[in-house]
Amino acid sequence: MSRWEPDARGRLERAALELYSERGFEQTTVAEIAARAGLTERTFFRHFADKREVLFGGAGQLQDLLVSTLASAPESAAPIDAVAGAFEAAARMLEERREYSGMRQATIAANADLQERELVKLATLSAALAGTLRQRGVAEPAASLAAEAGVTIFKIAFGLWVSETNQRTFVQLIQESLDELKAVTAGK
Amino acid sequence: MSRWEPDARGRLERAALELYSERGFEQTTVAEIAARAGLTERTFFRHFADKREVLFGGAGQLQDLLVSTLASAPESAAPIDAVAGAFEAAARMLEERREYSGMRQATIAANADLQERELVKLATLSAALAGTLRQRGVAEPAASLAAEAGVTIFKIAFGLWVSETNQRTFVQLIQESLDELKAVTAGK
DNA sequence: CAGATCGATGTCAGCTACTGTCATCACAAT
DNA sequence: ATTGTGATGACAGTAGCTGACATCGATCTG
Repeated sequence: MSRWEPDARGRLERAALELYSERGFEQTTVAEIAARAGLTERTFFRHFADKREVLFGGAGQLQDLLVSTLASAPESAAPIDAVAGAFEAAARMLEERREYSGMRQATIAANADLQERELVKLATLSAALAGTLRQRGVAEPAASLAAEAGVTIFKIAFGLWVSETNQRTFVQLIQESLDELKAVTAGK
Repeated sequence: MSRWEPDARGRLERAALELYSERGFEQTTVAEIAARAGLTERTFFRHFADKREVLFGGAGQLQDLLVSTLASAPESAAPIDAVAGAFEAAARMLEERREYSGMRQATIAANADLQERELVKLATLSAALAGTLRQRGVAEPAASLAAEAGVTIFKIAFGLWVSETNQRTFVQLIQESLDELKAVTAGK
């Protein structure tokens, strides 16, 4: 048998979400998370840059999915529609983990430091999408604006999705938010 | 004569910007900032919630200006145009402090933690603008979308303004970014 | 005017997030 | 058998941040 139990990183992620959810982010020490995972505080910081990052490991995967979906959108699609289409694909993935998403979102909503980190992740995502659009020939600042608009749509649709009592699907909410944005910005 | 030199808060703000600019944010300790201001570390934390906040004291004033300008926009203006008009007013204010703005922006750009805090300030601002729009009768999610779009325009225009060699004014850059956004989102 | 009160600051002790450094030891490569 | 290698533990240290209490001009109150 091996020297250590496997999946140290996953154990830390689960222990952290449990403790943050049970007693709050600030009331949880890193030493407690590590203890619940059967590890030491030092090992926690080898897997995660800081106490918040343990909740955002999935952000990278989400970003990869969005970028690759956007990169393979049809050439003919307008930038904003291609971006929205990528978010629809992401929504389909999240739709299967609605409970986990809600729990994680409640934890983040309860603490300002975690919201801060989430904003960073969304900004990073926006930059990645803008870069992908540029590779598709979209000029600046149109690329950044379309990416930011997509993230905005996603944020709003996500908030509705986790709070709503399951009437509309995540994908529907994204499509509706996109239509709203187009209506709002349809100026002379 | 009074017991202490006046404007402790201002002295701390100036000392912090100097030190962050000279040797970097992480390489500066709060004790050093306080010493340069002729105060103690404990007093620093009585004036500012944390080490980053000392750079964001002006964010509140900017937000007040934006909100009051937006609140007094003509009833007839479309939400997105009213928001953009408020940012133009803010731009006129910042136009007078271009050097300070550039120095502060360079400091923030050099450190991820400071960028994180700036994102929070912009998100707070967006929420305040959305609330103001709602009071003007704009429904959700149009209010949030218009506010987010305004912040996006501002971010892009600000980036161009501080990096450009003074060809276009800040106000012009905002107007041009607004036109770009309208073009990007002009869907079917 | 004497005394009480207040407000901004100082002092000090303490917690915890985070880091650097070195030791440990199962496992793999050779 | 020897020699890495890689994940972890152990331990000391820095610095951000907080709570509790003391200090002492300025100001109010009677």
